[in-house]
Order: sequence, then C-alpha cells, then structure tokens
Amino acid sequence: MIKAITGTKDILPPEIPKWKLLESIVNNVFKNFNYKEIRTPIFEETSLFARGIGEETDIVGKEMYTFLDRSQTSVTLKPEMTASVVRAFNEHSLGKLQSLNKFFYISPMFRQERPQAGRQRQFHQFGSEAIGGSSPLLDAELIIIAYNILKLLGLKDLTVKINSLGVPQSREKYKNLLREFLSGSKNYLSEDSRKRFDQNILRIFDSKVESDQEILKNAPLMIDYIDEESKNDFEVVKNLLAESKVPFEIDPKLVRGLDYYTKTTFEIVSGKVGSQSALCGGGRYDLLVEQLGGAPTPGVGFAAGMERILLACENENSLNIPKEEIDLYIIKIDKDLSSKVFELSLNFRNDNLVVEFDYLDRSVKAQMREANKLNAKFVLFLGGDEYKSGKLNLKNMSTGEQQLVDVNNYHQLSEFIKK
RNA sequence: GUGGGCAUAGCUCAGUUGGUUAGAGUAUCAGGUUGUGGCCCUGAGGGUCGUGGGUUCAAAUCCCACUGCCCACCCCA
Repeated sequence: MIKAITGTKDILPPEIPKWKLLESIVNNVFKNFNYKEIRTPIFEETSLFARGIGEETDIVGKEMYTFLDRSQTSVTLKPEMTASVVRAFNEHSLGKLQSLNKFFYISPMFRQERPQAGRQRQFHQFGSEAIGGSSPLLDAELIIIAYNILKLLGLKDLTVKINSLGVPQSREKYKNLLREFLSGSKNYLSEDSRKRFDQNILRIFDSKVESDQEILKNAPLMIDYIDEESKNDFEVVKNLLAESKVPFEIDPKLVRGLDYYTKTTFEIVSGKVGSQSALCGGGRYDLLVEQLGGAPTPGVGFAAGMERILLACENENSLNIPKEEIDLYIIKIDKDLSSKVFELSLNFRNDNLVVEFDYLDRSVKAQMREANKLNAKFVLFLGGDEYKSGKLNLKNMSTGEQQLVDVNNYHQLSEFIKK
C-alpha cells in the first residue's frame, strides 16, 4: 500500500475543526492589527533561499527540498516565508505604493529533516512580515500579536524570550570578543560546539551540553556590546511589552539560526510540546530587502509553527471544540420514497439547514442510530399513514417529543428548526 | 547524518517455555416482532501477525537483513 511521504501527515476530518479555529483566530487578530494577507507560490528559484536565508545555515545547507524541473531550473519548496515575501515585495515594488507594508500569511512549509515530536517535513506556519519601518513599535506589536494568538488558544505554559543582536558591525566586534574569551577553553568544548566555534560562534549558546554551558557562564554577553541605536530600540521594546502586560524574559543567549536577523530577536516557547519547544520565532531583518535586490528597507517578522501550537493546545487541553451537529435528519419509512427524500432534503438545504439522510436503504432503526450519531437536532419521518394524509412526524432528538407537521410547508418548518 | 525504542483486526492492545481453525475491548454492519436513537443484549464481517530470508516436524513467538513509525541529538516553527 502506498503511504504518505515520511514526515508528512494527512489532516483527517475529525481534526479539521481545531485547524479552522486556529486559522480563524489568526485571521481575526491580524485583521484587528490591520495586517494584509499575502500568498506566494509553494516553490521558488533555489537561489532566493540560498541568498535570503544564508548559505551557511542548516536550512539551506541540508534541509531544503531542492530539485531540477524539466527545464533544468533548480527550484525549492519553501522552507520559510520571509524570503518569498521579500521577493514579492521587491518584484511588485510594493514599497513604492505604500511606505509601510504589514503582511501576514498561513502556509505549508517544507524542510527535509528527521521527523520527531513537533517536527514534520511538511508543516504549517502562520506569521507576518512588516516591511518598511524601523520603529521598535513594530517589533513590540508583532510579539504582542503572536502572544495574543497563543493566549486566545488558551495556552498557559508560555515563555516570551527576547534579545537583541545589534547591527552587523557591533556583532562582529562582539564575535571577536567571544572568540577571544573561548579560545583558551576551545578544547574543552563539545565536538558540536568546536564546530560552531569555527562556523558560527554565536550558536555555541544554543548548546544543550552542560559542560559547554559551564564554560559559557562567564562569557561576555552580546547585549552588553551592541550599538547605541540597537540598545535604545531594545529598551523601547521592553517598555512596550511591560506596558502591554506581556510577561517576557531577556535571554542574552537567544541566537537565531538564520543569517538575516539584526537587532531584536524573539521566541515564544512552550513547556508542553517535548523537545522542540519553540512555538514561534522571529526578529528584525533590516538588511535583507536590499540584499535581495530591493531598495534599502528595514523589516521585522515572525513565524509560528501550527502543528506545535496545536500539540501544545492538546497537551494543555486548552481548546474547547463544540461537538459537530446537524439540523435535520430525514428518515424514510417506505423504501420507495428515495426521490421524495432527496427532493425534500434539497428544499431544506436551500433554506440553509444542515441536512442528512440515508443513502443506503437501511432500516428505520439504523437510520435513527445514524441520526443520533450525527447529533441531529431534529428527525423528520417520511412515509407511513400520516404521509398519506399530507403530514409528517417531526421528532426533537433532545426531548424526544414528536409532532405532526405539514408536508408542503417546509419554509415554516425550516424557521422552526433554526430556532 | 547519528543514537535508542516499537511493528498482531480501522483503533488500543493480549498472545504463557515455539505446538491445533490468532484473541479481547472498541469501532463498523445486522438483529432484539408490525414505522423511532442514546443504555443494554445477541450475532456477523474484518488479520499473508510490517516485508524477505533462515533455524525447526512445527514460528506471531527464536536468528538475520530490510522497510516503516515513534522519540532524542544536530537544527529549527
């Protein structure tokens, strides 16, 4: 039997309501903050991601779904959205129509990693990109949006972490300092961290190895070495969050893995989703637009993993999904009334009722059991003696009461059932 | 890419030291008198025991390989 590709999952009908709920909350909150939805293609020219995300990152280096199409163009299934949105922003000169563009999106993403709890090869993210403003108000706004969405889903075990990476010049200075600090103990670092020392020294802070963290204990912190402007912006973000009652902690070790980040970075983690605890991550990228061929334009954004969020909701039992129900189930008592049932159901459906009936010629008992399983509010019995005199039995399934109603007056019946 | 765990009905799982037609619960379907649900009762269908080899008179059970899934590392949402 053919099975779904490793790391991909079917979302079956019983799971759809929680996805719809999540999507509607996302849509509402972004609308509330006046963000506009953007949809970009599922795949792009490979070089977009290579240049946008950074050649040295793990995403580009080993996780992209890249292949040659029939005209030998290298294309890649999008592993994240920022590069695509910036591409669209540049391609359509959106910065000329409006100086600040606030986008949001909901979309599948693709990364070829080993699946585990909270990690799939095709997964879904919602997120946003605010392009054209360098104000830290935007940084704070995005953190608040992400936090609000998670709160609206009823999540409690959340931690908002923020940090500032400064501008590239100050970051370079800091990297040198860190390199100097660690050079003496390099040989005591874990193998992974020794690799990081050469490739991307900042990520040593990500290490889960205890001895590494021990060595880092007295390391200089980037936050103490960033430039004045970054420092001021960071203060503004902190104050705005505090005023907005968003609890946060400063995590000087929060180093994000994508090359394009500058200044503010943030992450929201959950204690309820296993090892992959980041529900949401983002930050400012003031150089990316220019780097991808546009005019120098600052930007800030975040992405949130929808599977992880729903996993957290599940584990916190925070979602209140109402039971699905239907308005009316039409039961046919006489076998030869199929076309009449069909016609009646169309009438009620035109009146906007959710209607179901039996397509399989089953017994009345079986039809009743089906009606019950579907949480039908009412059942209408078609056939028998009362039908001969133009009447039908209507049964209220919660009270069990039955009443005779007129066959022809279905509009009136629809109104009755709707209440 | 690396490490660990697990593969028996649609789902959750039993299956004794290898030994007859592989079980349960649940779900599905059909019944429990004339045309009526939930609870309850009865019955039915459904399995090449992940795949392929091997050992044996005999394998779901022992051995090997492969595949898949889960979890963790790396990294990220």
